[in-house]
Amino acid sequence: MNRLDGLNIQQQQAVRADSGPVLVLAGPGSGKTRVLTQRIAYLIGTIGVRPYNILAVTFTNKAAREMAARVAAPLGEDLKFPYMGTFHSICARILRRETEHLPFQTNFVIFDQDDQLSLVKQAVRELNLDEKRYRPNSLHASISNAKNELLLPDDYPVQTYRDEVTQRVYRRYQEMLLANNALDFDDLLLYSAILLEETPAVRERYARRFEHILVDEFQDTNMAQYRLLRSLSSFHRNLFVVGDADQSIYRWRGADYRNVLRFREDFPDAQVILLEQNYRSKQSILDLATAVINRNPQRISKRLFSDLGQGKKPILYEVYDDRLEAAFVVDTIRQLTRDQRAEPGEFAIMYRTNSQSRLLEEAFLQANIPYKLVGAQRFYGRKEVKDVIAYLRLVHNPNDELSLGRVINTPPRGIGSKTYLFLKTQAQRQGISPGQLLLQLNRPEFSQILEAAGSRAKSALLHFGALLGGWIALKDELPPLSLMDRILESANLHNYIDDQSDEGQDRWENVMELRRLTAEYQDLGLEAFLEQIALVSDQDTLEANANAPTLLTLHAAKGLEFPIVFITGLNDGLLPHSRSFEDPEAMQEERRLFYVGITRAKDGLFLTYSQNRSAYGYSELVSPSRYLDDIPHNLLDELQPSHKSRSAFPDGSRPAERWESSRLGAPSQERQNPVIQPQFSAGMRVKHPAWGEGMVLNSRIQDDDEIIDVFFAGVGLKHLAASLARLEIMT
DNA sequence: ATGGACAATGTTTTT
DNA sequence: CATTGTCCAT
Repeated sequence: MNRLDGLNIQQQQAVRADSGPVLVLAGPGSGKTRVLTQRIAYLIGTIGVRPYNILAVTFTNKAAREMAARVAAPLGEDLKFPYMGTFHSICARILRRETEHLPFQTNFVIFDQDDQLSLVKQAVRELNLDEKRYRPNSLHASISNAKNELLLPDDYPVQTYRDEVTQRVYRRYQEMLLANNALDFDDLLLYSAILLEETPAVRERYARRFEHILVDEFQDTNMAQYRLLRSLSSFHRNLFVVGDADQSIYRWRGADYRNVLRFREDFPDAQVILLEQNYRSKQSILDLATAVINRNPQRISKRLFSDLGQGKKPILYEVYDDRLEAAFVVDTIRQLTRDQRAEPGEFAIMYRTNSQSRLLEEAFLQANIPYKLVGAQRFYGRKEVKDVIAYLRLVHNPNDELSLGRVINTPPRGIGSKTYLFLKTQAQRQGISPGQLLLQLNRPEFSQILEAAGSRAKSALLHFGALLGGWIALKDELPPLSLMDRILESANLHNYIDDQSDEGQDRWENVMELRRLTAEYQDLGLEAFLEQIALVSDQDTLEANANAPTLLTLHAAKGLEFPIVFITGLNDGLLPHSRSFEDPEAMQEERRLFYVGITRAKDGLFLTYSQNRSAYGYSELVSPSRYLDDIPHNLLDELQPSHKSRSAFPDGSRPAERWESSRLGAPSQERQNPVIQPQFSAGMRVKHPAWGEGMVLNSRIQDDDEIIDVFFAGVGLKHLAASLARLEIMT
């Protein structure tokens, strides 16, 4: 069977493009993931490129895993793509191998947002600056922007006094990171880009290796990422990028859709391929999307068309306040699912800010409907989870002062701030990190130091040092899971975290969830495990198999699709967000964000806004989003209950009933995208031509294909695409 | 050293 | 309101 079946002319052109630079401009729903996957399969299967020589940058790590699985399955081999992943994880990999050229060691840790902020705070304090005047948050943003522009502290442009202060903080911040043997997110890109630009031998090694480079979501690359790509592709020049300027939503973290223009300048011979046909949404949804995005100036107007049928008009609904908004969402979902017109998992609810999820969650909880919340931060940001991770991080890299500070007295073991300060001061005097000193305290040369501490402090420090030393001795022998268990046990964390209160039990549940996640990465080793945790994206946490509505921000929705989408909080100040009001560029991005949200919907779209909205606990009158004024009336079905009512449906107008009796989303003609029925289910025994017999553990439908997890004896767990893997069901 | 009480202060979006 | 920081009594 020809693998190019089912692709349109432009898609095929992209998949089989000759070597050289290629720019694919892909509108929403135009099948770009498929193109990328098929392109890689084509390079390997037809051109004979080895996976080793391919670099593929995806938007999430999960996307990378799935892409690899799909490419590997039809070839029936166990293909490994060492360089497939997000920019950040690819950079981390490069940096760990090249530390001989770099100012840190190979076991560096990656500092998360909180760590970064507390480091900036520390720097601000050390420099005796006024925290009110120089907010750590804003300084960190400036530093981050500089890094994304590849500006080191010495290059930081100083025009005002504030710039000068920022430069000083930046310099100190960098020193502190290195002292901790730690990098922040931006450093991963920064050091990689600079290393490649300034070390020709290294650049050449990678540039020669990567015969083909493929990049997804190219419109969201920043300068560091762009320059990195330029270096990496400098030998073979086979740079295949896919993007859509209308979906650029990360300007605030340095992304610049003008990289698309830059690309055409730097690679004038680039082939440009346009993917316009939409295979996702009903025309009525695309019409709305077009009406919204066309108001942005200076853009190349693309036409969005689909032959999935006209579909029903998106519904616009006004509510009295945000509580009723949540009630409306939950109620509508309940009705549509009860009438069997949709499955719970077919719904997504999107919003501009994370805080908006709360009322929605409460409404779902109250209605007893399970839901999924997208957001890695929500889980990994919890104190108890961070604490346990900090222990692991410290064991992996004892120089990590922040982790040490976090765990040294958690649970309380008699090392309060005074004693910890003492340890830090002494360490500084010795020119070593506090962690190193702690580990060596029992050596004779440090006996005076020990005596200088009080006797209680002395024994507490010695005890914890011994504990830490014990774990470190085990770290290479035990898998991360066993190490974690050991730590939980010997640090007595169970009793500390679960104090028998309800919250305590919740907290321990979270730790057990972390433990479960650790089990999944059992064979990775501690370093890789910690790296994965540090670089998980929000979308990575999305469980594909739970059949429940998904709650997520508009940003997190990028690249996803759902049969029925709610976009809530369509109020001025929220979407567009008030923080963007004064900046025209930012305002255009707000509009693109709305556009991204709309184009996630396949069959149904609900837009909601409220007359009042609560912030800080107070409710205030708000206006509908200005974007609603731009939409011609005939594109929306407007429903408005009478004002000030206390029920979401006072007049008995139940919006769900507008959807008539036919099953939602069952189109009259299903030609392009037949809905796939799962053929496999957990527990089934199957046979693979290369790997033999296996057991199906899980099955889910994604992007018109069934993805199944199969365990093969002797081979291990495999993720396979049902349409591609030649599996035989055994009876 | 520890824990509790109170104030202050802050909300965009994320790797 | 909800988290975080600071001060004070034990």
